[in-house]
Amino acid sequence: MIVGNGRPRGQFTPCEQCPLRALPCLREFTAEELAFVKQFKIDELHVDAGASFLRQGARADHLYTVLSGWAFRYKMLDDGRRQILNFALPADMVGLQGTLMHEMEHSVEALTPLTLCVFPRSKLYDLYSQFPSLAFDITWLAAREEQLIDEHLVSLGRRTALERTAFLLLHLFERARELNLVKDNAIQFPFTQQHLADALGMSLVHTNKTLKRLMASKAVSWKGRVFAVLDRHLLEQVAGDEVPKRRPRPFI
Amino acid sequence: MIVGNGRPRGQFTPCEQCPLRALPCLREFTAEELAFVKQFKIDELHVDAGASFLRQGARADHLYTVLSGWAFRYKMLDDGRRQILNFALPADMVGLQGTLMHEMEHSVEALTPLTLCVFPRSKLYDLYSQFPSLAFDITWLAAREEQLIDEHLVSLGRRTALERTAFLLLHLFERARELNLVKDNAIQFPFTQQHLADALGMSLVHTNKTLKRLMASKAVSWKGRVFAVLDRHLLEQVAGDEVPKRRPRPFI
DNA sequence: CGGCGTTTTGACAGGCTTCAAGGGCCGTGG
DNA sequence: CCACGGCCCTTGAAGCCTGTCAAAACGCCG
Repeated sequence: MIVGNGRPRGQFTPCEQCPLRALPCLREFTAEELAFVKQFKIDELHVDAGASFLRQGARADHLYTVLSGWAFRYKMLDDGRRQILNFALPADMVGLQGTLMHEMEHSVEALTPLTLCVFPRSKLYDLYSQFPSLAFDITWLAAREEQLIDEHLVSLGRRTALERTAFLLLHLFERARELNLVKDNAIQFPFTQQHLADALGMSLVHTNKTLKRLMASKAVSWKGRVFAVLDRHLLEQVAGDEVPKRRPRPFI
Repeated sequence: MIVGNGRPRGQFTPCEQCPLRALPCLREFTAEELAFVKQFKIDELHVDAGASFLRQGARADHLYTVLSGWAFRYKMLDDGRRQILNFALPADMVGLQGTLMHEMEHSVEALTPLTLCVFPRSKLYDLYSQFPSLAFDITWLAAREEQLIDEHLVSLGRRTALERTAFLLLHLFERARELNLVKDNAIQFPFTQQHLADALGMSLVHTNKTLKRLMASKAVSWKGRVFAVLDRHLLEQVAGDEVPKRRPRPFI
């Protein structure tokens, strides 16, 4: 399932040529920062779609950054109920909790073939010692992650099925747009309605009916994995809250 | 509503005498760390119960730590629906998001008279530069906060009313216990059923009925703000924390 | 063409919200 | 001392939203 172990060093994209760095939504690095991160990254990991590369209860020795592809963080209850906590897109950091705490309290699964930058837990403290600016960035990323979950929590707790569905779709659409994944207001969403249901805290059946309702209103369309926003204003209105604009953010 | 502004420096508890430092659940400081934090703390803030000292949409110039009392983080929707994100107890950090981002995306309200240590946003970078160990701590706190919200998210998304109520009560009880606030398996909870409902994402009426059900099972008691765990094992079982609940799932 | 995962649909039950009203406790003021 | 108002807790009834069950349609791929 998981490829990329045991490969000799240096076989992966060097950070200077990182395809993400050029994105306007990411802050720029100084030459020193770039040099440090380049040697901080020890490998690149390729994960197949559907594989979980971090598991609830396991200890994590590495910290990851998504280079390409989609993933999602989730927790399972003993009886099989699953809650998707949030989605990880390129430039997102994954596994920080597992690096800092003793063990992971959630799992992470790839939605598409996934490429990850791998950083060793053992050198994280070096980063904190030598590059406070990068340490600051990591904290910033953790705080942003928390913000996203906060918003999600409001959805599950206080928004109706229709509102929360519209909100999540809009939210994902926006995040994807920042990464240039959207073309003509359309995008290939790599997840199924079951994934959406598990993220929304709803049953599959009701998720389906809610989506139909949303599509009937001509706010969005979603056929064969291709999602499109047809009426942005209407969608925002249904979501009950415009998704806040985002500023340039750090990326390690 | 808010007292504590304009008071001359040095009128507050110095960090060497911090009543929290002795707690076994907190790590010890080196002399250097203690000295730094002592000068990092510029004031102490007293907030009345019921007052919000951080507000959604406002810019936060300070970072806080709870010295004594209870508070809660929450978000409001335009129509008045409120979702409590989590609770803050002594030794918890508050306002990090507001310090790092440009503005707060949630509010924080005191549940009891509250004492806060005040740290200036402007000197946070000094901390990162001079004390990587403390920077690491802050990141750790942010990651832990995220863990708590993750768990809460699972409750709202996938647990039944009874399960999530039991889970939250147990969770708060445990956090309070670490701080020595529990005596004889009982504690004074400073919130109303309305607060609980807003945290659980349920209506007040249903929260009340669920609590009654929990009390009828003799797992807990809660009269006049005094909460007690009567049957710890039963409570854990209802919360789904230990014993897996068997529900029918397809298996071929 | 057949098999499998995904999407759809309908029927039904029940969990949860809403509405409404009563009761208890406590501080204030007549 | 008692009446009153305010806040909180409690309870019952009605109905909608959402979950569960069941089955069929669809689309993709070997």
